[in-house]
Amino acid sequence: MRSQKTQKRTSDALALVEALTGKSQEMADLVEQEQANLDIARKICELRTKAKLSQEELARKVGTTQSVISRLEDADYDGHSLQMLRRIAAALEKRVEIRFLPGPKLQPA
Amino acid sequence: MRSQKTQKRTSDALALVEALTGKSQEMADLVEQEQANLDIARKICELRTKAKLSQEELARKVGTTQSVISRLEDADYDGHSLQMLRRIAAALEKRVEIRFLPGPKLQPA
DNA sequence: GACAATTATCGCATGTTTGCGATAGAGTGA
DNA sequence: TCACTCTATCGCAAACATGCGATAATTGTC
Repeated sequence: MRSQKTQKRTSDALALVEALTGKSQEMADLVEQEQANLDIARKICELRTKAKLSQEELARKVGTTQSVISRLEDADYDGHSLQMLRRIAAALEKRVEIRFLPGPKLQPA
Repeated sequence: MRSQKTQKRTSDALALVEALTGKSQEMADLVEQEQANLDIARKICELRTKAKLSQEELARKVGTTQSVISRLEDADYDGHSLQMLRRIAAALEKRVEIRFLPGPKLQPA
């Protein structure tokens, strides 16, 4: 029964964030969390499509099902675990690196 | 755990960070080299001790208890979630960056 | 030794992610 | 149109992380 809420995925959310960043610093702070989620979702989607894999194919490599992959590529999903990220990375012959960078998104004043 | 969407514990840390703008870019490279290949537990412990905080003090900043911090700094514990990592990072005036690097485990000479 | 501060570990309740199937929507091609 | 592929979303059970207090264990100082 949905008519227009479909396909609102990482690409649309990316455009939204890109439009918001650069407007105001306050907005950027608010969007920070979503930006981080979006990065992960977009990275997974990019890596998967570059590997020419469908969600179901990647799911089989990872050892899960297609719906799980779709959930991970959802930009609004912020429940990522490092275990799952590493499983995804391993299936795509990558490794996950975690870095603690100084300051959340600071522009030099 | 509460959803990150409705959580606002990091607002004080964000406010602190806003006063520290200006020296993020140069420190990024140092942090990258120092922490590129360290384990998550060691990173957290290192950041905390460098900030001269006890586990209980960090726990209060993060919004949890000391035992949780101790668990996160346990090297055998690999069940980290990105939400918790971001909370830790925010309390330490840092941000978490996730990168997918090529190769399973490349050892720099 | 005694004392305080810090950290490690235990147990349990609660909340969240995962696993999985089922199904709907979107796109393509015949 | 139909058939097929791919993706999004729903619902539920199981597995897992967190929240929290309590309590050892460790470390340092006197």
